[in-house]
Amino acid sequence: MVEAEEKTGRGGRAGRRQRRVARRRREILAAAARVFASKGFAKATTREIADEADVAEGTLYNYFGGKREMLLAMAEEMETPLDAALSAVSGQDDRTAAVALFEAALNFTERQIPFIRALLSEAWVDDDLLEGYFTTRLARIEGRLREYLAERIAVGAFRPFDPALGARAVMGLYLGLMLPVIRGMAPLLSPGERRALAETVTDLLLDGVRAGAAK
Amino acid sequence: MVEAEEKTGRGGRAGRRQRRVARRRREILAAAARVFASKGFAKATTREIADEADVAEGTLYNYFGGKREMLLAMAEEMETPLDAALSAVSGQDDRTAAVALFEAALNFTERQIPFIRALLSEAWVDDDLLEGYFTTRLARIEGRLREYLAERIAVGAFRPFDPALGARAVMGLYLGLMLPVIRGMAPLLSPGERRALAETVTDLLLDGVRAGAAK
Amino acid sequence: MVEAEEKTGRGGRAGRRQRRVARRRREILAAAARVFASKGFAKATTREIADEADVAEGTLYNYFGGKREMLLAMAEEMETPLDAALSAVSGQDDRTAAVALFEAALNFTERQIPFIRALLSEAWVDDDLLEGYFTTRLARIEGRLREYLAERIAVGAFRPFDPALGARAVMGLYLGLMLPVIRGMAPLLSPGERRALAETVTDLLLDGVRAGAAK
Amino acid sequence: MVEAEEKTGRGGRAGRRQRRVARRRREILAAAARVFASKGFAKATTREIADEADVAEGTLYNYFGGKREMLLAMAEEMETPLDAALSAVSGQDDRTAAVALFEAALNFTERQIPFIRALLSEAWVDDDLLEGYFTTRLARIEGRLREYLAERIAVGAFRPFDPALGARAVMGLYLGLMLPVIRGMAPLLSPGERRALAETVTDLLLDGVRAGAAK
DNA sequence: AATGAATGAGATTTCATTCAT
DNA sequence: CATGAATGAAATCTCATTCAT
Repeated sequence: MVEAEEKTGRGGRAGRRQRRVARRRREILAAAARVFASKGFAKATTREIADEADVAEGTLYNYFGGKREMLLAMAEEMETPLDAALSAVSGQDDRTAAVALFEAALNFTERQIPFIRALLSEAWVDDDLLEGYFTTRLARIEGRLREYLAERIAVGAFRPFDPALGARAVMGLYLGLMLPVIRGMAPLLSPGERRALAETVTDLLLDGVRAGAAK
Repeated sequence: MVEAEEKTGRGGRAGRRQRRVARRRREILAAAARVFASKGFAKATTREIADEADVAEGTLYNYFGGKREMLLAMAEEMETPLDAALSAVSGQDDRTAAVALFEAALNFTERQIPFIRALLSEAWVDDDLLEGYFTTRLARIEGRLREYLAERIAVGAFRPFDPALGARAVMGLYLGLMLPVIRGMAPLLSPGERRALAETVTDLLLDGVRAGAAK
Repeated sequence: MVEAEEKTGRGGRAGRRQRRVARRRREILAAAARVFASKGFAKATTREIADEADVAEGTLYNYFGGKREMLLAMAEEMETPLDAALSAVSGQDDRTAAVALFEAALNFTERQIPFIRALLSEAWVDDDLLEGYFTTRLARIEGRLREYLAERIAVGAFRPFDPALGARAVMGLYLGLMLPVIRGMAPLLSPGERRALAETVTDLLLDGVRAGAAK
Repeated sequence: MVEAEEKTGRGGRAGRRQRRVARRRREILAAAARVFASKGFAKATTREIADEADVAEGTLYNYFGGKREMLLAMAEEMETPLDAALSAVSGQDDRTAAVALFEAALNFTERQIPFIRALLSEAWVDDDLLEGYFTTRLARIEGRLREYLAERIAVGAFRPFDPALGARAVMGLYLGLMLPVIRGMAPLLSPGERRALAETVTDLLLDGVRAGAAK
């Protein structure tokens, strides 16, 4: 498909090399993520990463400054498409929006599992990493959620409760549900299961477990 | 040299030694827990544990077979006073019982924080440890919870939903709320805060967030 | 000789250990000096130093923070007993004092040859080391010499010339004579040869090579 | 592809290529000399040399067999125009000739500083290099000097002293004066300063520092 | 010829564990 | 029992050299 290129154009020699370099970088990063995810950052060895990526150990250092830089590169790689997801649900009713968001979050998380798992192994003991890549992002989401809850309470749609505590509970619920999956204790969810989980959890949060008058 | 001892009673020489040994063991274990908790098992060094426990490195090996055995000893040390807590709430109404159990769990977790944090750092990457000390215990609790939910649904006290999913959501909520505390991101809770959290979460689970007819 | 010590006195267990540690440190440092001197700092390997000192590689790190710290320790070890030598010759006539100082310098240099040779191999390419351990010390000596020359010129004992250039020439002469010995190109000098060299050079500096009226 | 060339004369295609190759070789060698001079041979990397010469690492190996061969090529490059300098001063009086020779030596040394500095960093620890490129040349010069001194003593122009020691002292003086300049501790000398230094040192050697009857 | 990515041997350093005192 | 120096296996990282393009 890309054979009819001029030698100096974008697809020329330089471009080909650039693409090859970028591809190799991604391969190594994926290999590192797998190793980090299974042994943890500290126990993972450069030898094992090199084997997994099928290159020599020295080659790793042509692409990354060292073991730790690979971890940081993983963190950079992770997108958080929060805003897109939020704007996609604006204007819908509470339940529909919540289910859609929950499902989007589930999808995103499962896509990134090797990276997240690798990063968490180290973030659990490294304050900088935790701060730089988890605390900050989660705090932003939690803040939005808190504002949303406060507004719904203010207009009387939700009964009165502490919106900060509520936001933290919702975040905790999500975290607690996904961690076993990320860790590999619980199996990956099929798309259908993700939808069902999103609906069940949404209903639980909206109406609780107790039987009662329909609201 | 120490062969000519009488097998004396509790207060005798042998007993004194036994108690001294047990005390020293606990001291070392607590020191190890602090170090594991802050650096993670893999990054913790025996040198640092020895310093923290104020003994020589060699001494560690008089009490434990090695670094890993200290971790396993921590796991053994952790009690799970579930049955006591459960029997203490039998016969009470749903909300009172749930609040009491949630609060008991919070109290237990905070007491064990250094041990849990130390163990988690390694269980995140060690299947045996995870299986042996977390999965098993949590699965037992989750099972009880599932039975309880099923029974309440059966008698019509709770509205119909998948009790397995519900149990997992409750476990996840608890895990997600406590992990930041265990990790040291969120501050420890005062007794009053623990009570408030238990009540808010219980109400959330029982009745949801949505404003509606009182039940 | 040191057998009749009390167990708690200065020569006791702790003292014995301290001495053993200090001795081992000196042994390793001497081994490192020999290796650095023969291969140069950069080409010397910790493996070779360990072999030369007859210990395991890891043992080196119980005594020194690393290869470079060994080099710095060598630098610290080198004394420069300039003041003692100077006060020892005060009040003597020019020739007697100069010969004595030159001879003292020769003796000192030959004693320290392995250390100096090791340090020079690195100082040749490391500005910090050169500055910290050579420039500073040599500048101090050169300064004294310059003052001395200026004073002798002022009182008419020496003929007028630039004392700074003269001081630098004398320093250069000494350096140029000793470098081949330090490097191992020229053989070590016997005490008699050192004395003869000191006298010849002194006479050369005082009266030059040209035949003329006795002064 | 480049097979169909005529073996042309100096200005032909082949000659052009030869000249281009020679030029490139010199550029690389000069770049290598700068790097060796500043970091020392052992610490210099081919990467850095290639950067300094503005070619790819692989290109270095089209011109030199390897890192070490660059060093040897530097040694070959250095001329020692001793004979020319000597014949230029024949027939002049002692002082005029000595000043001229000293000045010529200073000029030569300063011109070659990067090469000399690069070579010395390795010759300090490599006997073959030292022998092949320094000892031999210096010994030849020292021999001539010794013969000259012996002859001047024999005719009564110089007072009697050991000509071997005298020759070594003169060589040492020169070496000791220039080393700091080569190393970069002392600043480069202006032409005027070189002339002044040559005169001062010559007078020092001929007549010494001591005030006395004019000779 | 020029390029620069790949290689892998080898260097430095760490650290759990042992063992003589 | 306590000690802490010694050990050496294993980990990370560097860099001269090769070779396909």
